[in-house]
Amino acid sequence: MTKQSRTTIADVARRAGVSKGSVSFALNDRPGVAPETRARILEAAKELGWTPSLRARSLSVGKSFACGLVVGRSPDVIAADPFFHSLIAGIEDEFSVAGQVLVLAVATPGRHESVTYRGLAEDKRVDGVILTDLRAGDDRMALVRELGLAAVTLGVADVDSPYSSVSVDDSAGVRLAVRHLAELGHRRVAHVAGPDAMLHSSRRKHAFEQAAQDAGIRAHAVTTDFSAREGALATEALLAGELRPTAIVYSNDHMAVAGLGVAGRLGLSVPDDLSIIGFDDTELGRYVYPALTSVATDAREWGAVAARTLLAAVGGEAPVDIRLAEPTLSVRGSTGPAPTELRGIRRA
Amino acid sequence: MTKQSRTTIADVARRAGVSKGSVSFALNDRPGVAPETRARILEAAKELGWTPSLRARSLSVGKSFACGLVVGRSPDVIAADPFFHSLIAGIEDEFSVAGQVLVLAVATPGRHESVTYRGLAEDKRVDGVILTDLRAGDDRMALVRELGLAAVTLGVADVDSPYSSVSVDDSAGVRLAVRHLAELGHRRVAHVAGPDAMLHSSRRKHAFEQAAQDAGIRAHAVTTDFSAREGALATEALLAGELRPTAIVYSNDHMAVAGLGVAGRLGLSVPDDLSIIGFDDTELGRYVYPALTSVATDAREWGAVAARTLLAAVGGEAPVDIRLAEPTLSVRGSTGPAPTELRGIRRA
DNA sequence: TTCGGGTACTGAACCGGTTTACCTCCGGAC
DNA sequence: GTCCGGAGGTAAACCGGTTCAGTACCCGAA
Repeated sequence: MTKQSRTTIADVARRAGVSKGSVSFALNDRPGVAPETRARILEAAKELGWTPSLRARSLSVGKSFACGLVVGRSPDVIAADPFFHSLIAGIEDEFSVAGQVLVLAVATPGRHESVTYRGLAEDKRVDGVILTDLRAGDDRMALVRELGLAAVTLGVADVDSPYSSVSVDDSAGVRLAVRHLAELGHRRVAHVAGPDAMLHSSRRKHAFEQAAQDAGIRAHAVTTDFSAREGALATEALLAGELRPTAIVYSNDHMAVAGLGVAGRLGLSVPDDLSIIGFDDTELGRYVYPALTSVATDAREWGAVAARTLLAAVGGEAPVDIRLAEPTLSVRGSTGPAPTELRGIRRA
Repeated sequence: MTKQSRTTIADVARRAGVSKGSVSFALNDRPGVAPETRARILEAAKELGWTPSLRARSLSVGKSFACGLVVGRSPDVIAADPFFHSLIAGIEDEFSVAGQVLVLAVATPGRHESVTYRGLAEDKRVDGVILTDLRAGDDRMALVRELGLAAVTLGVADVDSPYSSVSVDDSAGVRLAVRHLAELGHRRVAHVAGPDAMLHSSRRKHAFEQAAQDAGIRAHAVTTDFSAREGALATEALLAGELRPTAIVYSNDHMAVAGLGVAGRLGLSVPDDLSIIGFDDTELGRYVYPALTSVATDAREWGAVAARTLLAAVGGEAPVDIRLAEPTLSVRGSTGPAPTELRGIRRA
C-alpha cells in the first residue's frame, strides 16, 4: 500500500516519455510540439485521469480563474428581488462552461462595500468583478481600477469608466408602460421610483417624466429604496394627494405588489379605480390578483452577456459597450381604462 | 524605475534579518520563535505592507479557503425565494471575518447537480460545501464524501451522513400555524406543500397532518414544486373540491401570495371566507392585502451557524448536530375566525 | 560545403508560500 | 566535566504547474 498522492504533470511526462514542459505546451495548445507527440501526451493524460491543478496554475500564471459579484443592497431589499437570481443564473451559464467560478460577496451595513472589494482584490481571489446597481458618480470604478481588477458594468456609468458595459434600455420599457396607460385614457399617472442615487432608477424616472410629457399627461414621481415597505408608503402618499393618479408605474414588481396591497386596503378596485404596472415581470406578478402588467427584461441573458464580456476583459480585450434587446411590456389585468369622470364624481 | 513586483515573504525575511521559514512560523503563531524576533518580523511585515499570497498558501497547504453553495432549484422558483438571499447574507457574515469566500454555483436543468459538485471538487475550488434542500435518500452526501469535500447539511438527513447538520424545527412552526387556525374555529384546513422529495417540505406536510389530527380537525394536503404557478393551481383545486377548506397553510410566502390571488379571482374574502398562512415571513408578505400571517424562521442566523459549523468541519472537528431556535408565528390580517355555517349556507 | 533559421524538445528557474531535517547554543541533572 | 533535551533558528525541499534559455536536428539557400 504505497502512499497514493495525486497524479501530477510529472507522472504524465514520464508516461509519455517527454519533459514536464512539453506536457504543459501540449495542453495549452502552444506551437512547438509535434502532432504525434501531442497526441501521445494527451493519451497519457487521459489514461492517468490527470487534470492540471488549478492551484498550481493559479500560482504560476497569476490568475484566479474566478470573478466576483458584490451585492450591495441591504439584505432585506435584495432578498426580495428576483432580478439577482436570474442574473446569477445567467452568469453561471457562461462561467460553468468556461471553467470559471463565481465568488459572491455581500456588503452589509456593518461591512462596507469598499472593504469587500478590497478583500477580494488583496487576496487576489478574483480576476474581475461585475458591477451592478451603478450609482451617480459611482466611486467603484476608480476603486476597482486602483485595485487592478478587470470589470464590467451593468449599465453605462455616468463617470469615465475604463470598463466594458452591458446595458438594457429600460427607458424604452418605461416608455412602453406610459404609452400603454395613455392609450387607456389615463391623464394623471405616477411613478414609484427607486433611489435617485441609482443610475437605472433615476434613468427610469426621467424616462417616465419625459414619456408622460410627450403624451401630454400629468406625471408625478416618488422616490423609494425599492423595498415593499417604501413602495407601500409611496402608494399611500400618492393616493392621499390631491391629484390622485389613476395609474402608477413601479420600478419593480415587488413594490407593485405592495401597491396592490395598499389599493386593497383602501377599498380601491384595480384596475377600475387604479391601474398598476410593475417592472421585471416576475413569476409572482402573474399570480397576484389582478395579475400585474409589467415591463419584462431578460435578466438571465443580461448576466450571460456580462459574464462573457468580463471574461474577454480579463483576457485583455479592449472594452466594449453592449446594448441588449429592448424590454417588452406584458399586459395583464392590473391595467385598464382610466376611470370616467362620472365614476370619479360618484366616489366623491 | 525598477521593475516593481509584489513584496514577498523573502522581502520581509530580509528586512527582519531572518529566514523565510521564521517569517512563516511567526505569522502562523507556531512555537519556536522568540517573542522579540516575532515582534520584529511582524513589524517588518507591517512596514512593507505585506500579506501572504493566498495562492501560494493555497498551493502549499492544499486548501482553497473557499466554500461552495450549489443552488439546485430551477431558476424560476429560486429566483423568487427570499430565503436564499438571507441565508447567503448569514453565511457571508461568518465567512467575511474568517477570510473565507463563498463560491456560488447554479445547477440548472442543462447542467446537472452532480456535475456541478464534481467540477468544484476536481479543481479543488472549495474545501467544503453547504447542502441545502435535502431530499429523501439524498445521494449528495455520498457524492460529496466520494469527492473528499467537507460539508454541512441544512436540516438532518434521512440517510447516514458523516456531516454536521444545522436545523430548524419547522414542524414546530407548522404546529403553531395549525393551532392558531384551530383556535379560530377552523375545522377543515389544507396544506399546500412543496415537493415530497424534499425533506423539509415532506416534514412540514407530516407535521401539518399530525397537528390537524391532534386538534381533531380535518386536513388535506396538496403537493407542488414551490412555484407561484403551482401554488395557484393547488389553491384552485382545493377550493373547487367538495370539502372546501376554510383555511390554507402554504409552505412558503410566495405560494401564499399566489393563493391570495386565487381567492381574489374567485371573489372570496380573506380572511372572512378563507384564512391563509404563509411560511418564511418575507417582507412582501407584510404589504399584501390582507397582510400575511406567516411562520418566521431566521434564515440569516441559519446561514451564519451553518458557515461556522462548516469551517469547523474543514478544520477537522468532529461532526455535530445543531438545532436552532424554534420558528415563531407572525399573526396578521390574512387569518381570522372560521366562517360560520350561516355564512356558508348563505353562500350556497 | 557551409551557414542560417526554424522546429521539437529539455532542463532549470520561477511563482510564493509551508514544512522538514538539521544545526547551534544553553541550562540543568548526574 | 559530560551528557541530554529543548528552544531558536536556518537552508533546502516541496506543492504542481508555467516559462525561458538553450540544445539538437533538419532543411533549404548561397
